[in-house]
Amino acid sequence: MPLATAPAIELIPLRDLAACCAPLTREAISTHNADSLGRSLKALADPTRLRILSMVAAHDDAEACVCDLTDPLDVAQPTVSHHLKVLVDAGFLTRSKRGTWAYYRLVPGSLDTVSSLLASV
Amino acid sequence: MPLATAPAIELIPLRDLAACCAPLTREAISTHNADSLGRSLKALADPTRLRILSMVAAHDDAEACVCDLTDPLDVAQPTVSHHLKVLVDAGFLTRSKRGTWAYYRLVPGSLDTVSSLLASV
DNA sequence: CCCTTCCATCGACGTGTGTCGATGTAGTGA
DNA sequence: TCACTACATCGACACACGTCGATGGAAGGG
Repeated sequence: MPLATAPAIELIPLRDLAACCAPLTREAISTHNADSLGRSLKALADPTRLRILSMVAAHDDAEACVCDLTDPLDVAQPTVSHHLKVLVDAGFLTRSKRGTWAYYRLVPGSLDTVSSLLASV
Repeated sequence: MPLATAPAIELIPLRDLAACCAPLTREAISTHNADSLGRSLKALADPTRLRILSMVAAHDDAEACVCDLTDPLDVAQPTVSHHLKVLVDAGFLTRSKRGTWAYYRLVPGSLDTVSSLLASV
């Protein structure tokens, strides 16, 4: 560290640095956790996907096949399959194929995990 | 099983209609509520915005100005302003200008509302 | 006055996302 | 074997979104 550069640092208006800043009372969320929670929320941040989750949960045994969802929703069948894949990849649904039908089931606690993480941000 | 003279409607495999369908145990979310919750979640579904919310909450008095946020975040100042506007429009932050600085504050209970709505989907 | 700082807005760009029709695939039943 | 159903995948499209540099406006200090 050359001493010749030291005076320049003292010219920084130190008062300005604290003029608008309040002290930290706790640790903010980490970048990694923000990315992770952001991905989960992005999977939930669509009205059609929220309705899919709710319709699956509303079914007895918390299970539904694609044919249960296509008619009530106002979107085409490929769109329903797309949204289901997003929710499965995000860990909110599981898929099990029995015969011709594909049954989707809620992952227990997955929504509550995101909900509690969100409340603690 | 049906006789050859039976009406065509009886030829529909009725068993199939119930094969993949479970009865509803409760009401699913409405389209309107899904849209509303979807908009709120969309505002939260970004890592930078989550970090902003957390950094504001981590500050003493739950208040922070833009200059507090620009440096720790790895984005440019217009991007920070853009994200702040999204969070204000979504009802998660309030803005109050004092002198040269703009101070942002958490809306109490806003995150908890979304959190509880999410858990009840 | 001029100059600086803080912040919002604008315009533009690349990327991501929701949607659909067309097509492929596996299972079912005749 | 053939036809039909249920579902996934593909390709394409329009649109929304995150980001940044440039610019503008408001407030305060020399």
